[in-house]
Amino acid sequence: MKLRIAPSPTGKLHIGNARTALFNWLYAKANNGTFLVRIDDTDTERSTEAFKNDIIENFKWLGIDWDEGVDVGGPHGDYKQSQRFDRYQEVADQLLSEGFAYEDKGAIRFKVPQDGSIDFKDYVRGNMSFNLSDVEDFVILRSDKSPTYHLASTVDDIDYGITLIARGEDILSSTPKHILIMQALNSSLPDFCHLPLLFGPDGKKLSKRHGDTSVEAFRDKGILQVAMFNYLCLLGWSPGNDLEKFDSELAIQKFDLNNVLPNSAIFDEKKLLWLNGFYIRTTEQKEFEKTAINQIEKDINRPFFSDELNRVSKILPSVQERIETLNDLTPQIIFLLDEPFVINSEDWDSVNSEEAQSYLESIREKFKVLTDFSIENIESIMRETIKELDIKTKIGFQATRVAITGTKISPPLFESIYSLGKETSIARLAETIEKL
RNA sequence: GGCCCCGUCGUCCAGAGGCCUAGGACGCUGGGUUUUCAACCCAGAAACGCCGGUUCGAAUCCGGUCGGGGCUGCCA
Repeated sequence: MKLRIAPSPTGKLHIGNARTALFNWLYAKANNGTFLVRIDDTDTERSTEAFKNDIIENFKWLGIDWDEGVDVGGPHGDYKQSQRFDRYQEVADQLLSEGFAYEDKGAIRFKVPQDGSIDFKDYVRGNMSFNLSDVEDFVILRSDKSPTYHLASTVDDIDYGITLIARGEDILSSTPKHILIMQALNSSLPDFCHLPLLFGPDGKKLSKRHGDTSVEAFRDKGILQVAMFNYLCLLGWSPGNDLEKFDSELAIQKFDLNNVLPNSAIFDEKKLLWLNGFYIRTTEQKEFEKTAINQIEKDINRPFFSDELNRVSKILPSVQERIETLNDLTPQIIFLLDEPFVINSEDWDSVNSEEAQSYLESIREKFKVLTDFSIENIESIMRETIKELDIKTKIGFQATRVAITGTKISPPLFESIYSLGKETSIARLAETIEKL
């Protein structure tokens, strides 16, 4: 069994193409088949090397690898259609001389017989039948001698020995044309599978108007590879038993193209985000620390100072539990960095009061003489002081939170103070006390 | 317009004639926990598009209808 994905490098890797690639890959893996990646760059105007690289890079990021094709090589050259125009020309000439095609204003058109039908079995749609009278003669070679998609794609699928073509449903109605070419070339027919399209929240085909739908855009949003992989699998397929959190190993074990749903799915970012949060939370702590540090350094555009690394490492485990994407990271720990400390004035106004002020002053004095600045000691001091002053916990704690972290939303309070350290904590309390 | 595909909670998925007074998940609502935000726990609202037919029995089969989508290029 041999499958392929053949992206056109006319844009970054689109989430829909990523899923089509993923399903092909899964099915190949599930059946010990061969997976091939070729580049359909017959549209030389819009195709670029940069897009090609983006697509390859993001396939790899998703965990998709291939046995043959662009970037890894194989017995058929470099797997780019732009390098095979001679071959397409040759086939077009052959079809012409054998009477399957004719010239039309400098182009070559395939002559579609008007009788009979093209029948094939589709893995997800069952028996398909198209009347040939509904299929028009179509161009296979343009007047500039470049091949059309129908010709190039079909010739490649034959030459590369593809046995199962699984592609988007948008090409379903072109499949009779491809079968016609294969028959004219006396080639055996591969199996076909037309996967449903992905829609945006408005029920229309997923495209730019739904925002940036490239895989890269989601990476930039702080989406994890495992989350994206898992979520994409869920669109149109499930491993059964209401199981929905799984890795590639399980997916490979259970995947079957025949079980893919025929109806199109709407891409719902909310569920992706939920899965992403789940995978962040379940990441092994050490690994998360590595990822997190990378991400933060990228966000602040400089490496950590060692003191900062120290402080951030302390708070990371509790930050890990409360973020949804990697991009939520830096805002949560920014107060620990050697960056200008800014207090959200709106937040401060909402927690500021005389009671709060005396509370801040009181704990500051106690912090000053505290020798073991541990989480436990910080907590007991803060709770004692609440009782001493007889104020509501929330009043004292929230004021402290804003004073220490700059906002009303932060990691757990005692850990934040502990991570920040004695000196800086005392300084920040002083700073806010003066703001009365 | 023509050809084709599709149609279960808002969304994703389970369901392949009786196990369905339709199940799980996200989201949503209410509650619990709580120093914030999350996480976590509990509860709840929420769907077989419609009409016929087949059958003792239909979400599941058939027909129609309505709705959505794709293709209809010398784009892919």
